[in-house]
Amino acid sequence: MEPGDRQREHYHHGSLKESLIAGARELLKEKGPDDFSLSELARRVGVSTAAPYRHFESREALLGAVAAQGYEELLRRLKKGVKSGVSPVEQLKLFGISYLSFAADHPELFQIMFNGRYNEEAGGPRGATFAPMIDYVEQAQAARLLPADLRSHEVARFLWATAHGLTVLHLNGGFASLGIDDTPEGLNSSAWDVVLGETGPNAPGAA
Amino acid sequence: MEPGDRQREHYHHGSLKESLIAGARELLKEKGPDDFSLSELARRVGVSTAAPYRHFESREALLGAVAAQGYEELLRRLKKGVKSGVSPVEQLKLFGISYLSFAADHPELFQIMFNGRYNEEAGGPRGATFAPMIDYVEQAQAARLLPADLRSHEVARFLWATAHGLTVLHLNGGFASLGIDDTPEGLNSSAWDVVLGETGPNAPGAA
DNA sequence: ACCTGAACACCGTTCAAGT
DNA sequence: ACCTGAACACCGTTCAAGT
Repeated sequence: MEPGDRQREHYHHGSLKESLIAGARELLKEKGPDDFSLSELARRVGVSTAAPYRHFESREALLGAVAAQGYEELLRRLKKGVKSGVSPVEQLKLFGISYLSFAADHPELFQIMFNGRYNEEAGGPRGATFAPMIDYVEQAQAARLLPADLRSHEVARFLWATAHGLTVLHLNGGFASLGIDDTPEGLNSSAWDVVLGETGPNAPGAA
Repeated sequence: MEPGDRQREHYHHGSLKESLIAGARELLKEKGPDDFSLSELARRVGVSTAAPYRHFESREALLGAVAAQGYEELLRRLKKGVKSGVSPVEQLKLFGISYLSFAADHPELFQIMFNGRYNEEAGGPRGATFAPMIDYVEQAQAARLLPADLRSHEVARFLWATAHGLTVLHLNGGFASLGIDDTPEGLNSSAWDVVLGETGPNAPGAA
């Protein structure tokens, strides 16, 4: 038994800040963002209800830190999901598919990232998430796969909004009552062909 | 002074249920959905904290009633916003524009309508909101303004998601940190030409 | 039938006090 | 420097009791 172990295990906590963030993610997954309680989190981590306030200004600040972690993970997921050997239009589709599947895997995290309460913390990471789309759009425009007379960042913003809208309507059950396929695969299958149909069956050169 | 007036004005309340819903909308606008308190609402309406429970099962049930009212108003707004004398593609654009501007006018209402907690109450109205889009899409497909080999309800769902995504990212400030135009007008101006460009400068017959 | 008054368990947050 | 214990004001909800 190392000398530091006893100290870390009971009484004082070694690294409470990290434990709180990790514990918050678990509790969030269990209870959902609405029933998440800071007191209960403190109880689970084995610390007094006042202890978190040495590390976070408020309950909201703690959730902001969780959201920041979420942005890092979303960014990693998108980098993995968007392959580099394919056409820029295909990359845009992969972006949307990865975006939705990340949210489906971590719905509580995604909800916290985009509930609008942590825009100061989220602004930077959100921009970093969005930036690659502009590149894909410009490459697609250069290759004449997308209309070239529209501003690339407006097109990118529009496509991001589409991915985001499909995602949040899927998460909150918006499609469920409509009797149409609500699986991530179903949502993504032909959906993107509507706007990015140039490489699909509607492609000008596909006939 | 009518005999009923005294009775309605003090002591007991005449129609508490309606007063609660109306008061909830005011309080919601003031405090936002997160800091909305049922106790404070009761206080404002001039009634004990237990009184609302004679009319609503819970705080959530009351907010569900507010959401239902929101759907009615959104539907009216969409019916007014989408003119009938124009092409179906133009109608789809007007749908998106009306959708966003309704949410910009009633952000707290929109948030409650789509937070996923009231899907039982919301399922019907949501379907009624969505249904007209399928008509527009089918008319556009018949007129060869949209690709005809995609299922109309999938295209409509996709366009709804786009309008919804633009709306929620606008509401929660998702575009603010990106240095691009975030006004409802700016979001709508050229945005829809990306997917519905057939009647715009990118239209096949426009050159 | 509709509402009050008082209570219950639970919040988030603060602060003096301990080590 | 980091945490505890106890307190504060405030929730949502329940229930006997009043009219």
